[in-house]
Amino acid sequence: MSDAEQTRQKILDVTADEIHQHGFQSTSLSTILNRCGISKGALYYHFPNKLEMGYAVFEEVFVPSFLDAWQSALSQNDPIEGLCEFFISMSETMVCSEAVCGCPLNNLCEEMANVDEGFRLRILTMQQKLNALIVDAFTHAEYDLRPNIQLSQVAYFIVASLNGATSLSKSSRNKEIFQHVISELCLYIRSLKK
Amino acid sequence: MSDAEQTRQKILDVTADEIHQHGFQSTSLSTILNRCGISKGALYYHFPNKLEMGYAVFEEVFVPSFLDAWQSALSQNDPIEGLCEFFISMSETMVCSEAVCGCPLNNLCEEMANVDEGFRLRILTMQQKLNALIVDAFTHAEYDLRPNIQLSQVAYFIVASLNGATSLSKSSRNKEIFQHVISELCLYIRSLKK
DNA sequence: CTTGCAACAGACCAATCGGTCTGCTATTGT
DNA sequence: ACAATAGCAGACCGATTGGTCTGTTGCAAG
Repeated sequence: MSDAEQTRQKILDVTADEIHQHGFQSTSLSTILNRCGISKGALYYHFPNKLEMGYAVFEEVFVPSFLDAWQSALSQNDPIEGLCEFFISMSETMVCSEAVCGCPLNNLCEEMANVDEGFRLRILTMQQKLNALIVDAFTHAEYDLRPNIQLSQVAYFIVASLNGATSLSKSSRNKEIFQHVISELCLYIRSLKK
Repeated sequence: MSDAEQTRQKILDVTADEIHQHGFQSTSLSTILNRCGISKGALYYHFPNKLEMGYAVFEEVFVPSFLDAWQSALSQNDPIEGLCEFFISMSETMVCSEAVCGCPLNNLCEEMANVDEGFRLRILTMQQKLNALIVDAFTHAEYDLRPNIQLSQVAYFIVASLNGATSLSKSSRNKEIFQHVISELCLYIRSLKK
């Protein structure tokens, strides 16, 4: 990786962390410059403005790690158990900072969906991909689900519950509530089996 | 109501609307002044600073209307059906702006819980009150629920799903996804009955 | 050896932010 | 009639924001 590419990557990493902690709008360019140890000239050499920088972080940092995690959870033999294990391991390995900061993509959705159209469309695409991922995994499960189940609706419900769980746990600053919601969510998911 | 009280109330109403639309931090004092048709002197006569103004909006505008709505839904003969009707009427009467702006309290939780301790504690208290409200209603229902149900956990799960539903629908700018999640949520809630 | 461009450094800028302070005015108590 | 205060108007302030622009440095091709 060339020096310039390293600089760009460092900017992306630091910016991702700042956005995760403080949101996009409250993320200050000067903070990023300090943490990266670079000048404003360097930053604006790699990105035309703050918004495009945010898009780059979204697409090159947040989305890949997010999709990879879900994909690997759903590609287990049993997607339902795969999801439950995924959620439980989330709540167990979750350190305090994650409980406080929440899911980066959900945060951006809350903050930017009705502020900037570019973010909104990227988030929408993301959600649809995730929904398709879940529906697909459930469809190709090797066991039968309960009859009369609307898979897409179920998938949105699962994601909504999970996002709501991180939201709820932000105010209590511990993962207790998060784990409660996860427990109930697993009960619900498993009840989908025939 | 005296003139001064009217001014104060107008500030609270306008600020509540601005916070609902743009969040607390992005709400500009100058916008509030313009919309109210008052001067900065007037604003700082009634409130010591922006933060205290936010607290006042939270406690005097958001919390009462929020608790009233849930309370009335839960005090129906059948709290489970009461909740379902409440959610469904929410999704039906919801205009576009509400789908886009989401629930004010959930928004503040997402935005301010890890930014300001005053907001965090107020939100926490709020969530605990709501949880107690739901648990209490379910406990005193005149029918039996399924055995082995952890009511508090269930209550948090319901609220989490609902919050997640508003979050999801922000990116699609319509209430379709919201209604799907609500449908599934109602299925879940009704499955709690024996 | 030199020319040129990639890759920055950092001074500078207008706009906006929340907040302060002085001054005006109308009403109210005495 | 007069003083005092409640209720506000608006100029002003320092700090911070995202963004621009000129200047510099090092390497690489000719």
